[in-house]
Amino acid sequence: MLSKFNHKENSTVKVLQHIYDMINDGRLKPGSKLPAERKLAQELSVGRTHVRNAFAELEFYGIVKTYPQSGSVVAAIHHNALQGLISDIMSIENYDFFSLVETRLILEMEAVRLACERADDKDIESLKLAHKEYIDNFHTPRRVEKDMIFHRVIAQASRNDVIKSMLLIITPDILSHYVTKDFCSTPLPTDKHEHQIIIDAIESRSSSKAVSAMRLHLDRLYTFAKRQKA
Amino acid sequence: MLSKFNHKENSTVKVLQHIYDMINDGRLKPGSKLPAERKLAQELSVGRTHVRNAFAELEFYGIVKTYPQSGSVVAAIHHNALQGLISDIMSIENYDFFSLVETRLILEMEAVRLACERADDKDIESLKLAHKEYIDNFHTPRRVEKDMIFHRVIAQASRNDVIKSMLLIITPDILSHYVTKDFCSTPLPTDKHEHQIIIDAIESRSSSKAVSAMRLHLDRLYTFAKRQKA
DNA sequence: CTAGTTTAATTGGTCAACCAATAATATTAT
DNA sequence: ATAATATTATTGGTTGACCAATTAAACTAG
Repeated sequence: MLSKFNHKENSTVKVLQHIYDMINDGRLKPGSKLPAERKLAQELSVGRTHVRNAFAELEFYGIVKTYPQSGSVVAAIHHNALQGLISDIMSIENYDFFSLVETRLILEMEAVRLACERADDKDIESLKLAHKEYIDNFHTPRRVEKDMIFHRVIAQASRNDVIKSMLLIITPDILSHYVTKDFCSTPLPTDKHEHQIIIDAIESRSSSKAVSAMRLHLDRLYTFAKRQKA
Repeated sequence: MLSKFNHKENSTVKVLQHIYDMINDGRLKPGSKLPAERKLAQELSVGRTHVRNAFAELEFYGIVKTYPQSGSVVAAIHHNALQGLISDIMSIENYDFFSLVETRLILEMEAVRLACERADDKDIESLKLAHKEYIDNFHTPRRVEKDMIFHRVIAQASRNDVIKSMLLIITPDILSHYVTKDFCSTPLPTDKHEHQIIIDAIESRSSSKAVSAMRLHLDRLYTFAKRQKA
């Protein structure tokens, strides 16, 4: 799951729903202070822990800001937009595999494109080292981890920490999905070659070649996900 | 912050650091159970809450999995990869504005491209409605929220919930950045026209036109961020 | 000695009491 | 009456105790 908040805990979503309602019927104005944690907990007959979790989740998405010993305030945006945001948050759960893979493909392609522009000698050296370790472990269980590291180095070279973090979040989800589906159980020799092409493209700063190489590299996973969906 | 976890709480990062060390010196093997929350808390002279927060963060990134009344286990990937992941997590903080904007540009362009393929009549109707409300509030403070909603509808039409959630996470960060920088204080008439072009492109399913329109639409923000960086 | 059962210890999840900092109120001095 | 100060109440942050489920250990029957 991409969301940190596994909504099996119905108490937390109960709090979110209540805040949503308060915004809806005007009891909670945008930009104003929302009720104290204790008060809200008592009103909803729920532990304060759950209220705090809900607040933390809302703060993560920039909807509320909590001030120590003072209180929490909701963002000063119009209530329609607020409702939409909270509604989206509550619906975040169990992303479908295809969307995860599709997004990964997009981010990896952009990461490698940026890496072509921004990678320095040290990055390329790390990349070659990661690839070497990937080769060395090609017939061992460590292969998947080494592949993961290879892609992480590319993300690092993109000099965009946001993309890097997003890939960091997505990748484990994808992994957990396709260990159950028995994907990539047998290593393909083409992968080794594809990695090398990507390295060469980055080193020669030819972004179009690098991007197409990355697309090709992830194409098997992409079509696999597409088939799963249908 | 993109990260839910504001690392001003040094106790939590202390726990993360300790887990990192345990993996480093081999006390904690990949795939094995990690110490009980209480035990770890006592060892580090830290509240169990902080240990739980650290575990939750690690679970968010798929590094550990917590089982109720049983314990938590770390992912079964090689310790080198594990260290890299944890190290990345600890470094997540305060993304630079340019990376945020750059990533938004990428995601918005992909979202609108996918929307061209996948939007149904209902999506296009919502899009037109959102644009109408944007126009109606063009000279009011609500303009920024209506703009936000407009883009959210596009993300919705892309039928990719992962992209949608990522934009959901990024956008508030960007907003908070450029309210302090006094960006977009005065509305530009071109924005209205640009929105219309995007709608037309989606309706006529011409993805290339939609993507370039989106790029143009966000170009002012992009160059602004680029200047801030330099 | 082994298999099944019962008991005790350990675990993550939850809750309620406590802490220090803040905000609101009451009090006092001018 | 007003401003400055002292007091009280409220707040989020933190801690330790309790709960039910799980696991490990001890025990007993065969």
